[in-house]
Amino acid sequence: MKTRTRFAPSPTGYMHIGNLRTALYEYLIAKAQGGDFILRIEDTDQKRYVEGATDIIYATLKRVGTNWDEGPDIGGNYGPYIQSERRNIYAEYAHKLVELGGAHYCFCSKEDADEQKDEEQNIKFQDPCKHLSLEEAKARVAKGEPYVIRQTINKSGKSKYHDEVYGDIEIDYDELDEGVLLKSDGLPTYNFANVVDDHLMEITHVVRGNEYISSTPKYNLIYEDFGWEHPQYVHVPPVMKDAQHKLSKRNGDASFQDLVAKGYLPEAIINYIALLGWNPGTDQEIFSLDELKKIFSVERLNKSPAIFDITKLTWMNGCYIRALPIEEFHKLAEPYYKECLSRKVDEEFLSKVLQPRVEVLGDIPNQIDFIEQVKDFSNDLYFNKKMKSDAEVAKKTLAEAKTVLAEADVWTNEALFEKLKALAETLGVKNGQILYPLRIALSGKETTPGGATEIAVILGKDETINRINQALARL
RNA sequence: GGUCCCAUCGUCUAAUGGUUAGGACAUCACCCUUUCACGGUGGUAAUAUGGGUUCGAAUCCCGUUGGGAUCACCA
Repeated sequence: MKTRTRFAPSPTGYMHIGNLRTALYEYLIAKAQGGDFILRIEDTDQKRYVEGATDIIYATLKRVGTNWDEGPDIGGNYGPYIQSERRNIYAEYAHKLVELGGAHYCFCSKEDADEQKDEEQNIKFQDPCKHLSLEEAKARVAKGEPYVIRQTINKSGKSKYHDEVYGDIEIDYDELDEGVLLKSDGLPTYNFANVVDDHLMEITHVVRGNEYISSTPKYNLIYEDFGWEHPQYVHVPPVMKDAQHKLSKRNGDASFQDLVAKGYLPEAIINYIALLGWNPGTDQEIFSLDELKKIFSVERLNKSPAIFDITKLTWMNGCYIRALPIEEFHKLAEPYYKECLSRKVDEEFLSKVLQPRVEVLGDIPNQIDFIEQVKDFSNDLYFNKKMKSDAEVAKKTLAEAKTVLAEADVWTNEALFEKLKALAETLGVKNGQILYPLRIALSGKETTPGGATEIAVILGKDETINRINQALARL
């Protein structure tokens, strides 16, 4: 049987990291076995529907490369792939389930049910409609009385099923409540739509958050009542913000699009989240999607929650940025140059010095702001113990450097470096005693992308001399 | 509260009865050096806890503690 997995998000807005990781695992499980990855939109709750949310889902999945084989936009043999368009299918199966004895019509209001319940004291709703005869119930339905279809659970004892991650799960049937399957608006709840769709779409592996572990027996009952086989279950632990809280968009935690906007590369994000809850069993940490497709296995999925660590993602993103061909890095960096540079500089040279020093693209403006203008800085900045540099030294060497630079006719990094090195020799000082102060004078910053001569090249001769003069005046 | 699940360095994790408990990020030190980074070398740092079982336990069993999930006409 061909492996078929599905990503079934509800279009409620952002694509958060936990969701994306689930999609990734589903994709990888399918592709590791040459199977199909299906996209299905679960929009049975009209109240939560957010305009444009499906577009974000499409865009995100495309961006990371987890392309789907069947879905609302491309169709397939098991459509439609949007639940609101499958309304009639659910209704048909719901009524069938009633006939089969796995569900019953219920005429109670939500308030009636809520009143009876008490979670603290563990009192469940006992549905009086459960005992109505099918004829009577049908008659009331025919009369036009509002109703829902509720699951009927008559079993007792322990329900058992196997989960690929958590192993064997046992839950008492008494713990299960008879939830609504078909709402009064005629649309199904997740509890029902999922089972019907997964069966009809021939899904072989259901991957979802571990919050579904305890309700899975209810779904298995539905499968049983229909005489269907249930899929394999792969419940995955949540991605956490900290030890206590899940990553959630409500708290404004980073979503995929937020991270991309900050300058994280989709490839790096995917690589990082693949490793949040899964490991290859080797020391390798950098993986392309294609590599993951080859080696992913559910056996190596972890049971405990994983905290999302932006610091490690940042490191990994730096790895990806450094590995980029220079032209590609340049293309990614250019928009930031356009945004914050008005001075004309050799942008390709800038990219060259910048690339090994950028971890997140969004840091670029901060790293290059000195090119526009030097912010006020204290002369203490000239102090560096190792370089044997301080304001006094700077005063002398800067003046000397200025003379040499003013005479320079070839304005390249190599040429300038040779000249200043020669100057250091003539003066009998360390290279650093010239270069360190020069770098400070030109940038006003303790850290810069590149050394003194590289910055001089970026700034150009006139501006370099200009800045040395300004610095000298302040010493 | 009932039920279910989880528990190794600060973080992600490896070790499926026998390891000086390994790797990565972060952190610290040193080296390299033209700053910062990159790179290199090394260090600090963990089996929540109490009992069993066993020649031997991070690993198996039980209790405790801590955390999470669930108990919707949300998914």
